[in-house]
Amino acid sequence: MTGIRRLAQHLDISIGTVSRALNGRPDVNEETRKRVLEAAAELGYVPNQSGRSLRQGTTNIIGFMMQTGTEITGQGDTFFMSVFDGVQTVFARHHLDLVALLCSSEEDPDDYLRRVVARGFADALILSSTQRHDPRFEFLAKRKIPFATLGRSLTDVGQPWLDLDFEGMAQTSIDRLVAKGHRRIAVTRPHDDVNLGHLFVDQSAEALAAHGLSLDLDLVFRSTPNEAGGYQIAQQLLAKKDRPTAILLVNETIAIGLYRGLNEAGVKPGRDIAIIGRHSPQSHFLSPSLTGFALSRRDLGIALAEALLATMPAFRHFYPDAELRKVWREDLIEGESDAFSLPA
Amino acid sequence: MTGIRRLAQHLDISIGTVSRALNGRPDVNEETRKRVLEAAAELGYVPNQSGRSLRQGTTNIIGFMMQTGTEITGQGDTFFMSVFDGVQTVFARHHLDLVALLCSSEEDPDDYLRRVVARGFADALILSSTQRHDPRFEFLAKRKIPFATLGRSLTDVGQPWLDLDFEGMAQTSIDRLVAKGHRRIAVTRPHDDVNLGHLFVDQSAEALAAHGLSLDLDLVFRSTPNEAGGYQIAQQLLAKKDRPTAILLVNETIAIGLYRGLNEAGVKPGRDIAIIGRHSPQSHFLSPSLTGFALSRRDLGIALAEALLATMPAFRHFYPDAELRKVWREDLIEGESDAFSLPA
DNA sequence: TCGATCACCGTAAACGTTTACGGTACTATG
DNA sequence: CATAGTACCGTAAACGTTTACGGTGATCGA
Repeated sequence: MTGIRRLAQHLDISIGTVSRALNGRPDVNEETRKRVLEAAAELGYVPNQSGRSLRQGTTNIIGFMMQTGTEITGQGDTFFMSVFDGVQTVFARHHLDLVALLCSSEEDPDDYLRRVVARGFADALILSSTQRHDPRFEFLAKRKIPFATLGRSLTDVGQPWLDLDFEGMAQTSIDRLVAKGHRRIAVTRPHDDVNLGHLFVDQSAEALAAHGLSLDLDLVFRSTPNEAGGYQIAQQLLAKKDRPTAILLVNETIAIGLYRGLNEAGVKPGRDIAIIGRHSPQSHFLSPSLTGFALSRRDLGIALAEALLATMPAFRHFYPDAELRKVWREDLIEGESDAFSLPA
Repeated sequence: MTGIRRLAQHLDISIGTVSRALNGRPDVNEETRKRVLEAAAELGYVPNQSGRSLRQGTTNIIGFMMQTGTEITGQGDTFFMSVFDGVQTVFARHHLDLVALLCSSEEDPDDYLRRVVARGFADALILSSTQRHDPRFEFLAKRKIPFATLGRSLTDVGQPWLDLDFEGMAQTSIDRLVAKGHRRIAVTRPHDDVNLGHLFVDQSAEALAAHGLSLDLDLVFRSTPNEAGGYQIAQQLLAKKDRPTAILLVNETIAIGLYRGLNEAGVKPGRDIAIIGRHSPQSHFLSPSLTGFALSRRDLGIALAEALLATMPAFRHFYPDAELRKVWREDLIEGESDAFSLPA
């Protein structure tokens, strides 16, 4: 005798009534509903998830897929932890649980996703590390699994997405640097085909063109999106005969390695080279302080969750006017790393 | 017509045989097994997890519980990602899936755990952020849920654990500093009741006592285990009239904030104060370079997973001589941050 | 008084698996 | 040839829920 049956026996009513009472169905006496809820709390009854989802075809779980090979994500634990926290505050309102689906670095992400979906793991998914062309989108769309992505892609199946405003950052940065007299400006991008790299570089080139300048392809640095990558960029930068006077960083973490590499060579940000990057908890402690873009990760998570739910029939009416696709603006925080101007 | 039934109809055999074939049961003709496997691959059949776990009472999922409030984790940026990767390489051998169970900062961890267990989410669990007294352990033991923990606790229900060698680090650090002539040595610890703080401080005091010195309680700094906490410690350190000549950092990330705070005041590590900390990907880029302890997080994850499986009846025989409880040694990497000696 | 409506509740089927049990055809053994 | 054993396979029950359906007693209107 187990689960709901035990509870029903204890109350001397049928399991159907117990289930209805717990699930807030209208056709049950308020008096008995109260008794059921009390008994459930007393006995510590929680519906078995397997039974429930087998019957309903729904799991009340939303999966956030991420790769555990850290070089790939380019974001750290704390980035996602903060985003998760925002996502969860929304999901909690609907009794949905967020779990992180961890794809090992040894497994193909597409295969992993297929497996997750086929097993009926989650009702909906959030994807990160979106590729410029991402086959996962088409797969999920075909299976009619609701999903949202953190990051745009050229693959478009109508899914909601949130993304950071890489174009805006490129535009603002270029304008700012050009106004300070810079002409040779370098940009960075991740080494792989992640979409944000394309957006950032393309917009940088466009912004430069608007000023009558062009982006020197020799000044587009690819690196792994972590501290080591930043250090490598410093080496490449220092090795250039005609060194650029400024550099744009698309990733949050490489600033740390870059600072270190430059520092070893006696090249000081804000005096010998201008740097504009993106802020993270760590970057606030760089010296000289970094000029860079910052955002509320928690708010980002909230918006992402709401965009996802707005596409799910069961929750759509809660979010009638959610923004399904949004470029998330970041604020520029002025620091010392681009403090100087060049002579005209 | 769905799932296994469709597959069976397609092959014109019974669902029982299909199931047996897929699950590697002996009483099925190898010829038909081959046909079944081929058809399954062709049709992309994957057993529905709800049906399977309802029947078997097992989910093939191992949950790694963590809190999404980032200050709580207290580890470096990609600490967990690396550990996960190690854990997964072990689990993959047994067709187990690792998911991160994310407890929102707004929910009580004990409640969350109760809910997860009652719902029958995972076959086993890994817990982090272990408290000095941790009621979760007793709860899981009573429910007979296998689990392992990343971190020791005074609560002992016989579960396997792995932990970092905080005592060893304290001992080595103190010995090293005393040999260099230091007498006033400060130590840090997390602000909350996480167990490692006690271990570290206690052992530091003991090591000092062995040298005829005592730990000044005024030199035990509590902080949030992140960059901001390190910055605060710098402020407190600088405000002391009789400033300590050395400081031990138990956390990986606070070094960054501490460096920044000291740097602002013109206090240079390795010249004006000795620092021994712990390494993370970020800390490799501090300047002057940090003297600190380092470990392979991936190996740690592997050991943790093996310890857990060694306690589960279904997998025990794969790991007959796994170390169920282990203090994980870290190697000291010499840097410049404690380079100087004091006059005798 | 009778039928209709209503509030509430019990019954049983269904979700997709796994597996105990029994059955069939074939082989081996005497 | 009879029997026992073996290899393989089909049948159906079970896991814990939810929910469509029908049933009961009470209330109400005519």
